[in-house]
Amino acid sequence: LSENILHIDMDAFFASVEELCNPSLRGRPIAVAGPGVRTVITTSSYEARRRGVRTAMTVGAALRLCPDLLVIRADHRKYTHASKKIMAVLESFTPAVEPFSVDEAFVDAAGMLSLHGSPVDLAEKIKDRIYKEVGLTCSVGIAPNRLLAKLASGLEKPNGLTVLKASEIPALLERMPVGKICGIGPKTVVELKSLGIETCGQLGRYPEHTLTARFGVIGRILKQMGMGADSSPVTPMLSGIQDVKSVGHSVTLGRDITDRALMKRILLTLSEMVGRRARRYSCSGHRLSLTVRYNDFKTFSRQKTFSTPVWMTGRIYDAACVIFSEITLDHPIRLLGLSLGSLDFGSRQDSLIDLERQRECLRGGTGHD
DNA sequence: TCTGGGGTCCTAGGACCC
DNA sequence: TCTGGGGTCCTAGGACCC
Repeated sequence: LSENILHIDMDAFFASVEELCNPSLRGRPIAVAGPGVRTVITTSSYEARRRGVRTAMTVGAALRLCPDLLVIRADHRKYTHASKKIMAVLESFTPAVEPFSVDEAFVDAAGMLSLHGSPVDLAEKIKDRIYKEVGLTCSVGIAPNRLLAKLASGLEKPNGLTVLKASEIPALLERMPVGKICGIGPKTVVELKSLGIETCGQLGRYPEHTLTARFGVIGRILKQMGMGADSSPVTPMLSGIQDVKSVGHSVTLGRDITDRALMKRILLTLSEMVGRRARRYSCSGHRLSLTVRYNDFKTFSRQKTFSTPVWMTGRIYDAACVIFSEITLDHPIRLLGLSLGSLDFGSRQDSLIDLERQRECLRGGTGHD
């Protein structure tokens, strides 16, 4: 049981990328937010965090707390670009890299210790290279497994390096609130509290049958989490995109709407965004689901499965309209979303996808952005 | 302070088939 | 009378992650 798993977590990623692109933002309270009027903070700089700005806060609320906050419109192309450079740095050390999100990855250091020294040496090299080559800082957690490595990377932020030695882990877990574990969210925290469980130590000692009676299959996993046990391997993704399970887009409207014709126009736009991405991935989908959020925040979805997969905007839109026609709305709505699932990759439809691309080019679209 | 948008995985009930 | 059992697909909803 050695401390060989690294979790790399970029510091205030979106905000840091923005500072990198525009150094005059450095040291100022900044936050990145989505487009539109009813939007929330996605990431804020540490300067803004000191002033109380938090992820998921409305822009209005953040500005009240921090009137000189600079709110920047998210530009995901920049973040994807930086992410690719970071992952490339990690992969230059070892193929045992598992990207976990746009700004996080696991690295298995076992088997490369002779090349790079101890896991701490490796972590320092990684931090150094990412800073030199990308210009960003990250926090690294080192532990015997992924669960604990992820916990560790969050303990000293920003620009941290935290090692959890096997011998120190029981004492750490004894006091650790269960909600700090990746996979235990707010609802589960409340449920666990009703059983008298607040720390990982308590969770790890709890009788398994009581947990499974309450949580089903998850109960067993919860106990494992409490004990800090995790045997899942670091699994490098061989070809990223093939792993995608669904492709979706949704919009929160600037105001609540009741006009069904307007909703259909929005569905057309969403169909185009979903279709464009499906074509870029060279995939088609057998299932389309339409999500509606009422102004009272009640949210529901309706889906349909097709024997013939769709990928062209027109077909996606047709399917969306069929689903939509079967929905009765009884409140104004604030959000519409479409998601294409049951994806097929590559496949015999390639020639048709190319045909669709050509049509898009003729219409003036790029067809491959 | 009225609450984003991209996803993944799990559950549970019903239809359908053998 | 009093009604199998297993497998798979589909749908809807919910918890969770960044």
